[in-house]
Amino acid sequence: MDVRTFCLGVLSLGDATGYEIKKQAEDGPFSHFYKAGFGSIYPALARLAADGLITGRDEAQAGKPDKRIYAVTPAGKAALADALTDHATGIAVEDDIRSEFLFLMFFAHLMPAHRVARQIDAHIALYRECLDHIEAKASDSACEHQLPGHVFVRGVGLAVYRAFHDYLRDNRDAFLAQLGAGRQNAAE
Amino acid sequence: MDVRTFCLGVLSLGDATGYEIKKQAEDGPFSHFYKAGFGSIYPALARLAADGLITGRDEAQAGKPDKRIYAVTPAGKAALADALTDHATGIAVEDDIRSEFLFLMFFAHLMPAHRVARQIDAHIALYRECLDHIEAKASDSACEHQLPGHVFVRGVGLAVYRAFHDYLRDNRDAFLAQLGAGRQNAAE
DNA sequence: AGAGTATATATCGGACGGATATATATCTGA
DNA sequence: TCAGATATATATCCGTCCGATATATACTCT
Repeated sequence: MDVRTFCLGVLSLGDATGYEIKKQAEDGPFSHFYKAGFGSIYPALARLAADGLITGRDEAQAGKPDKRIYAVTPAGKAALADALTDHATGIAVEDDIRSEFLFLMFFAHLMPAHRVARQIDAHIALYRECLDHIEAKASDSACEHQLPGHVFVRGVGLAVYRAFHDYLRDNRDAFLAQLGAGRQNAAE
Repeated sequence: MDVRTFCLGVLSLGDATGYEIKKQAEDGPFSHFYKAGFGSIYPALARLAADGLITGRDEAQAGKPDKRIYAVTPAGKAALADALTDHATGIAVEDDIRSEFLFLMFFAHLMPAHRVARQIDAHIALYRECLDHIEAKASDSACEHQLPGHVFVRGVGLAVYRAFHDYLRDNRDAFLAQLGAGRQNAAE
């Protein structure tokens, strides 16, 4: 999903600054399936404003830099709806999963075993944190009326993160033992 | 993981053409956690060759275009080992998961219900296919001696894909019902 | 004092990938 | 028959993206 559509989507939920939009991609309900950096968010916002799909109003703040709050226009809402419909083709598009960690694990035989073990444990802890974070957000929001879509995608995120975490936890020892066994065979 | 390191990794498993390296990112053991396009693979191979980390030999073929087969040099093997060690910092790096599908689902309230349902079913079918594909590969390879890392990351892939598939299958109906209920409330 | 963190906007330049181009060959459907 | 699709191959273009950097204000910790 291109960053312009992402920004329109976030703004359709309420006015926001460029910085806040980045936070949504980082810590908000989108964080487990979308990423965007300042280098693409700001140009996207500038473009959307130039196209009349959003408007920005500047606001001074005490003790902080000025901020620009963007709001989606009616044309922007229509553009978002169009973009969504355009993408909902009925043909599934593969989710994009990339893992530097798994790349390292694939070539674990080329690395010292203690580094492999340490990396796995760090990754297990990372997923534990991510799960705790999403679950805490879910508890905080339990009293608020939430979009069905929001609840659904959070459920997916929790299921996927749990699967990843649990597999690492349950197979860590066997994997490391196999790595060790492979080294002994090679030494013989 | 940058494409140069990826190419070195694939070539460390055996000589290959640029096209075959792309296939590994598409259909091979890397496909569920790595993606790379021709636009980055070919320049990366050219750069690696210029740096002396790989060598390419040209080969003519009957009925097909000529091909260039690349092999990793000893310096390339050392560079791969260095790259792996450099990345194995002991600090977990978040896996990068991006899903156009989940973005659509988040904003499902803005779309016609039949399109949402159709999109979910297509995605369920997609994950079914992916799972079948990985499982078939695992069966084919059962008699061969495989790297422990290969088996481990395939296990992660199966676990994650299953979690995604199962959650969609188990929650599809409730989600669509909620979307329908939300529309009736809005109409009242 | 400097590094790190947080809230803010903005840009640079390297990395990436989809589309395109070229080449050879085969198959399918209108 | 021709166009489109598919497969095996190499190669490049250019729009998109993002990490680093820059700037600004303020606070905390070593």
